[in-house]
Amino acid sequence: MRTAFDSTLDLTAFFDRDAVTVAQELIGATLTVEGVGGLIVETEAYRPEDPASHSFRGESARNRAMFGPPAHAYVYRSYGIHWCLNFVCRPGSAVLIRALEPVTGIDTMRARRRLENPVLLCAGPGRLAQALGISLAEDGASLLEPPFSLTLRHSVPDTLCGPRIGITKAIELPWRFGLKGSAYLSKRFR
DNA sequence: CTTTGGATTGTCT
DNA sequence: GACAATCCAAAGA
Repeated sequence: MRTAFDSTLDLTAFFDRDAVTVAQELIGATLTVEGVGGLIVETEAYRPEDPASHSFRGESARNRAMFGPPAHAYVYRSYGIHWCLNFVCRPGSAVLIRALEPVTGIDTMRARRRLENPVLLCAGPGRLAQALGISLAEDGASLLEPPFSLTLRHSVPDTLCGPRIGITKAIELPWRFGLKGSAYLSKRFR
């Protein structure tokens, strides 16, 4: 256990920092969307000088939220099929929320995903967004207001770290974080 | 303008 | 392990 960010400070200050730091300290936080959610167990950091980041070539219609204020959502369409949820940090940087341990609203998640197995409800960014009902409607929305609720932990649990998933550029950077021992990760760490 | 390929997932072999 | 689904931004011509 390490000392984490002082959660008595507001979320805007928490997110107005380096995305890699934020990504690690989000592990174990509680995220719900209209009461449906659980513990964040996997994240990835993306930064403006990072070739794998959507913000690498500057602001565009799609990535506008990444350049907006911190503590807001950035939602994008992945492979033309899925939605993926990010939390905006400093301008041009964000944290992709990759996996969640379901805690509340599990029946709602099961209905949205048409799947019983709780281990697979939120194991991956596309699955997570589907289970939480995330779409473009949430792009640019504040994380401090409904439907979002985000509660940080007072201390961050033991985390794993490794290369990010599914990218072809900057594949060596160890900017993926996971909750050690969690059964709800999208992929194993090694 | 056309082509390429992606911060993914479900299904089939 | 292989591949299709399906949209659209980015890159090429």
